[in-house]
Amino acid sequence: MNYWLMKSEPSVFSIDDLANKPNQIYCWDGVRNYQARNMMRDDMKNGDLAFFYHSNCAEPAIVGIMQVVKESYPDFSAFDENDKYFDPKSNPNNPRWFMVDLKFIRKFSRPITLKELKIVPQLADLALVRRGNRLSIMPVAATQWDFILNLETD
DNA sequence: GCCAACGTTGGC
DNA sequence: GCCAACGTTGGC
Repeated sequence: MNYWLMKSEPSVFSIDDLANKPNQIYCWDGVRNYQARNMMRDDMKNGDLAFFYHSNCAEPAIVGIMQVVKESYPDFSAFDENDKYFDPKSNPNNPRWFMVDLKFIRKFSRPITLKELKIVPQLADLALVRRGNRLSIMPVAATQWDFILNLETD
């Protein structure tokens, strides 16, 4: 089992959008970064858990948990020229971009803020708090995962 | 293959 | 809105 962190701008898609339709399956389309793509395509497995992170907003924070329910397949939003994620260099015969499907697991009782994550020494190696990190998908070590979960009830 | 210009991300 | 830190593009 692997653990992940996935960013979303809450003004576009938030944890409440997830929580309001708890049984819906979501395809994580629109990833257009090779490192993030490679992790989704090669390493994300059914049953893996992912933190849902609010980025580019007033209070950047981890706000809940999702689970991978379908492993990688071509991101068809890249094929549709009317889609905002259209990429003419990707096509069904040779797809460049991939996505996974996810479902809602739970919303945290409180946001675990970036500010809070930055000050704990145990998370110094978490990619999220490393300088200049802009990856929209990143791995989380099991020890980091457990530590962050414990922060929720501190 | 180098690298300047440009575009994007995302915290603040 | 600012800007640092990237990633991408394209001329050479």
